[in-house]
Amino acid sequence: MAPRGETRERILRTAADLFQRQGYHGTGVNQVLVESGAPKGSLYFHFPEGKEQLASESVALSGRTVGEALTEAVLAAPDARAGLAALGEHFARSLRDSDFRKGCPLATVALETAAESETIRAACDTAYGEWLDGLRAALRGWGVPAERAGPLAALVLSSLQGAVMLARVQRDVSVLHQVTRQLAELL
Amino acid sequence: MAPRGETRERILRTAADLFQRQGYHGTGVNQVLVESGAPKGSLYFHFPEGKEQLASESVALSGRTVGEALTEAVLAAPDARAGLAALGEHFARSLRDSDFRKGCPLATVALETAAESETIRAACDTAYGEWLDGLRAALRGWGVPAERAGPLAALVLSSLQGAVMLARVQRDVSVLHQVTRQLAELL
DNA sequence: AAATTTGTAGACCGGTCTGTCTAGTCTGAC
DNA sequence: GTCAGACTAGACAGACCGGTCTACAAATTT
Repeated sequence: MAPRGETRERILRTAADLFQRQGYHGTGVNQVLVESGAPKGSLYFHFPEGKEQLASESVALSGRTVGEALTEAVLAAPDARAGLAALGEHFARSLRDSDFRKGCPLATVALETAAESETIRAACDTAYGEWLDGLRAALRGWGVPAERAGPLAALVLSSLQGAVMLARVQRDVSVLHQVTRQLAELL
Repeated sequence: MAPRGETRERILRTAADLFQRQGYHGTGVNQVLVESGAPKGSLYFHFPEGKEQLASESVALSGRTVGEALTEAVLAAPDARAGLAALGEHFARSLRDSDFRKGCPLATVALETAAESETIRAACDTAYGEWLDGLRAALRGWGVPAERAGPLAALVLSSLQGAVMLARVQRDVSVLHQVTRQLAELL
């Protein structure tokens, strides 16, 4: 038998990856099981509330993972221009590396389930909230006055999200660079 | 029997509405048929390529409809500040009126199918392209120099898309207003 | 070593999915 | 009046859905 907790984590990581690529309704629990090599019993043992629980925990996991990567990229940047470029490049690389299959890890699931599952919606809300907090702190670090950092963080996050979506639809990352450059210019 | 072409249009309009609310995989053709009152035979007569064709045509229809509404809102605005406010208000109303079920008519389907169906992806790409054209023209009308209008249109569309998504997740339109206000301020 | 907990394993269930097929009913042309 | 084409009507098929259930194996406690 596999070591303690190892199966649970394998299921969760597989699910997070599949939900990001295919969305909530596009991903079946059977596919998660096949790709993670776990039997059905294990899934419903570790996630007794089923697919919905699997999705909320996947969202939380992806949110934390990407949030840390973004924080890292942003902290290493000396100013707003460099920071925004790093953010854009992070998502651009993710798109290219996955042949435009992986954009924002939450967006698809978020849109699909916002009106359908309060649990998943709340998990997405929390994750995005953390990203906003990180962005706000970074903006203050770059010299943005405190009272403008909130709205500006919302603008930055919104435009990044939108640009990642457009880039996937266009199968071209250039819109992502256009947007980050414009943002940097305007700040 | 219903008048010529009437059934086809009823199916298409119902499908467009459901796809917008529930996404591609979240909407079954059976549901479209029940809500439009059409039998299955009619669907596959009018849309021989099935669900995929139904979705691409729905995307094209929604894209055109919303595109026209946006163009109208934007043309009526005297300057960038008023135009952006009108755009934000358009989406905010759509969110409120539908209890946060209807945001961008394309985004959910676009993200779900971008990597799965070339046909639907292309339809989304075309629709977004038209919106970008409209925005670019509006920006020029508001005095933005031609060489900056393109990237700025991308920024405006991206941030609107992202803000609409965040607003759905947060069940609160205020991020939408924050974003349009910041955009107006920066222009 | 016996008992208990923890986790694995997959057959199975009712329901729903998209799509096909045959039969029937309109409408307009001749 | 009849025939062709356009369209409606829904039963049906096979695959797949999420979820439950029972049996069993390993680890841990007593």
